[in-house]
Amino acid sequence: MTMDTLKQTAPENQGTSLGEFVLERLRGAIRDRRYQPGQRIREAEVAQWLGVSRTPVREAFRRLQADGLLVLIPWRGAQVAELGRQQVVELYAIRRALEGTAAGLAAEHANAAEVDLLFDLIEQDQAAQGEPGRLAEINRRFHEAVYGAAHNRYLLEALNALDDSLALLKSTTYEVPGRAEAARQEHIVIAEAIRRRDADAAEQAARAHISTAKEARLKLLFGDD
Amino acid sequence: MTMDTLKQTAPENQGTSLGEFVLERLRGAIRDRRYQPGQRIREAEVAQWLGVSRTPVREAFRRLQADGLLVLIPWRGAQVAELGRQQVVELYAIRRALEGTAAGLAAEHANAAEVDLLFDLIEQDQAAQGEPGRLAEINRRFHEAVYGAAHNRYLLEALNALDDSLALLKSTTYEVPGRAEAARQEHIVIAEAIRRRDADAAEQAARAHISTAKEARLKLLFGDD
DNA sequence: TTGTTCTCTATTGTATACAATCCGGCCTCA
DNA sequence: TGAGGCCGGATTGTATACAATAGAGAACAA
Repeated sequence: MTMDTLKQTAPENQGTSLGEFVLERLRGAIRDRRYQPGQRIREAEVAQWLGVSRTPVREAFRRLQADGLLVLIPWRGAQVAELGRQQVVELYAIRRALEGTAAGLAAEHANAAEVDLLFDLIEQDQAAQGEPGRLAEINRRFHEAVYGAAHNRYLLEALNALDDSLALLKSTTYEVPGRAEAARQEHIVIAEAIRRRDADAAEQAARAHISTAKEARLKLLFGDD
Repeated sequence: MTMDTLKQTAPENQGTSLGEFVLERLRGAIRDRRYQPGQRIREAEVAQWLGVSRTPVREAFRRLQADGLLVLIPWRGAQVAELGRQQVVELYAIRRALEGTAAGLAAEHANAAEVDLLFDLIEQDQAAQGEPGRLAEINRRFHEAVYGAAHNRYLLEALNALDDSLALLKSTTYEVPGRAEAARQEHIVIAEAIRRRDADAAEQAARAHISTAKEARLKLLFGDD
């Protein structure tokens, strides 16, 4: 594929490179579990799938490695990262810290539209009762709304990368009975703290939310009690 | 350069690739300010300098971009990232969160040797009075000791990447009169909280330490009052 | 002069050829 | 039989040739 063909096929990719194109396709494939954790990915196979040469594929591999989604072993290639219990615990420790910081900064910096969006999403969440897929999607958007309201570019990137890593885990915690309702209540506490500009309360609420999410995840994945 | 020559020239690079080699050399060059923020870096120039082809250089560029040390613009190449006031503030917000978490985790997980190392470094620091270079080095090792004692691989990587980014900033805060003594006192508070396994106190102390370091930095760089 | 367009060169993006390495399977030999 | 060593194909690492682009400066018009 030449860059011309890329642009003809997907005009929205103007100004970008094949490397970026491959990166996004691979990220999506990993997120959708079309490539599963532990699975080996060969350069030539991806190159053929996307109709490009190995060069942009290798670029994408390096970026995915930096994000922690791929494990690259010299001369042995790439495989999708697998997360064991210890690694899940470690990732949640970081997420607790960053998500708390994001909520605290959002309380300081969010504008009116951003606060409104949070409450909109809580209402949408209430309307999506009993639809795990939609609930997970709305949940994701709620968290992204908090990240955005923090107005910290590096924090946004870090949290998005973390979410990608945690997407390696099978299933959503919304399959746990009662988790959806509990999560909604926790979201409300966070959003209200942000609305009244109480940074400490927002941080504490976000930390508590991540802690309960972590417990639900560990129970679901490893049967913790 | 072939891979054979790499290994003959630098046997310690056994089992690694030219890409890694280039990555480390470039990281060092940026850290030592041989490439300065804002400066453009051409692939061919680095390739010639290190005696390799452009391919491994491009790999290293992608990884450095992921770490935030390089800015890559399509068709225009790479330049060393520049940090403005806003970006310094944002980075310190993240560092406050992660460093606090690291100190808290260290209080929970540090073993005896790791605790001893912290106090060793505090003594070395005391002995290096008035030598800004040595003080900065010992300070770096103190913080790395805390990161290590947290026993969280992802957190360690994230904090190291953050430190690399902040190394883009000229000068150390130890040039500020009295900063060295204040920093040592703050280190002692952190280390003692870790020794007595008080996670909350350790987190608070680390956060406070980063906050004062941030103030010193902003004053030094931008003349904040 | 000043602003605009065009060309040309330097540089990056991509494809491909080749070198190095790993790994499975086969063979040998005790 | 099985432990160890040594091919050979599959795969990754590197170098290089070629395509695409941006940007500087020349040429030109007003």
